[in-house]
Amino acid sequence: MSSGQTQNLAYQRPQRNGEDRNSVSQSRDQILIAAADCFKENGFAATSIDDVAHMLGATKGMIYHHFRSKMDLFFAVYRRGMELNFNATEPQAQVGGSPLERLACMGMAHAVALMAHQPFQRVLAQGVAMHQTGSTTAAQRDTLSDLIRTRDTYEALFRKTIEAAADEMNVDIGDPSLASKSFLAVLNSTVFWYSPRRKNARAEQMSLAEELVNYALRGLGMTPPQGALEEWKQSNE
Amino acid sequence: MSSGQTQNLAYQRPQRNGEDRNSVSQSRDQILIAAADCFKENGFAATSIDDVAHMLGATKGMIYHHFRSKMDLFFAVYRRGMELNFNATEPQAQVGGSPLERLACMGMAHAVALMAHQPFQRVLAQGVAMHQTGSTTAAQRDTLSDLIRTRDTYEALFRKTIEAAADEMNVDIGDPSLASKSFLAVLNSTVFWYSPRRKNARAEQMSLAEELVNYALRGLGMTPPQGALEEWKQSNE
DNA sequence: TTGACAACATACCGGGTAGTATGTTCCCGT
DNA sequence: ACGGGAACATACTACCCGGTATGTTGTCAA
Repeated sequence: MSSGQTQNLAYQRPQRNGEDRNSVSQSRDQILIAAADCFKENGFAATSIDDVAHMLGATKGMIYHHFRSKMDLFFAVYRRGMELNFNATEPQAQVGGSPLERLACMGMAHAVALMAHQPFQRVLAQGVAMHQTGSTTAAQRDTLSDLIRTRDTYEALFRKTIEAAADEMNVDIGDPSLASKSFLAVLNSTVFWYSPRRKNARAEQMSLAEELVNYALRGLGMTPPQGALEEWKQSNE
Repeated sequence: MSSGQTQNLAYQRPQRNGEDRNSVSQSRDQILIAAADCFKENGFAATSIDDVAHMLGATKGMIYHHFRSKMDLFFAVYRRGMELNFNATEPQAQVGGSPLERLACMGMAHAVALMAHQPFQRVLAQGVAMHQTGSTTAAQRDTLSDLIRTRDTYEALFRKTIEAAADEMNVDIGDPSLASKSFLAVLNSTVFWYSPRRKNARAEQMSLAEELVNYALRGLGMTPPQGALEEWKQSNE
């Protein structure tokens, strides 16, 4: 489904068949996925709209029907990526248990989500890189700043929990901002080298995530709560 | 010196003055620095040769006189980046002391070099990203694979020392490859957010590096050797 | 039934850019 | 002193790609 092959030679009417609820958002989703794949493969600048369209077996017109510009498409992919992260991690921040246990579960959720939605995560990385540079117009820089801000809130979610855990366990973590950056750096590192195996991808991701969370927690000077980690792995299949 | 301003309107003869030993490699160096700056700012694909030339107050012809293609230029920048890393870190791997102390000093050297040569380091990151993707011709993929291989040797330098330290201190680090990846991930994280202050950049970098090395060592389950770290800071000004 | 609109496809234009071909100046060996 | 080559600059081309304008088909509401 992700290899560009079915190029339409003749015009094909929109499929309005059966249980098709909202084909619009469905098409949009397809585009987002294909775009994330392309951006991940070649980067934003080196990816053409035609590349994305070709991967869908569609044409440039279709994409410009759903997105105003290439930048808009990129932003939408970025938002979806953040959405996936929030959906995975935020619930873990509000369950019971000690701050340390919550932190461990958040880390697990984040790490697994990262590996499961790799293309989107690489787009996130490109987004921050773009933000540090002089890129494009003022309006685009504004929206980009907004997007980065949601990323900061996401990081703050971790920082707060880290501070709470450090407070409760009476460990000195130094600068909380630096600590949380290091913490996330460990979990995010998979983006640069992990590629999923065909078999048992989920199990592999979970065991990898566990090792990373262990490392990251030890780096903070905390002892990983093995019980909570095992429990999380059980309850997430 | 790095802001594009002095555009040559008339042809300027090559400066063959005084103590000019080898202006060739000097020009090459200037190009490499400018290219690293541009690639860091906008990424490889979004950077034009004219951009690099303009930053030097030179023209496209000059760059194509020294480099066969844009890719060649990128590779050269990559090599220079690896060279800087090796020059900084390798000496630390061969001094006396325990493996743990060596590891700490290597980490410090690596982290400081990273912040001191940020543009080159970002190019390195782009290089690995390029390698995971289908980019360009077969020949270019070959040279790129070579470059990545030198990067693997660099990582192996750390992995070996980590294993030695773990062996000596009798700590279990799990998968050594994963451990060294996490270790370097912490130190490398500065690439994504650090930007040097005007004042006391060196001192700031050293204290940042120290905190990161502490985190990374604790992550491995090791206790940072404060003495060796202080000594390193002293002997590196 | 009809016409307005959504959801695409097709055709085209213009700007930017990698690479090349060629001109110009200086230096250095003979 | 001179000719060849190094070290650039200038001029040009061919191509790719973002964006737009326009055509085509189905659908649904009135």
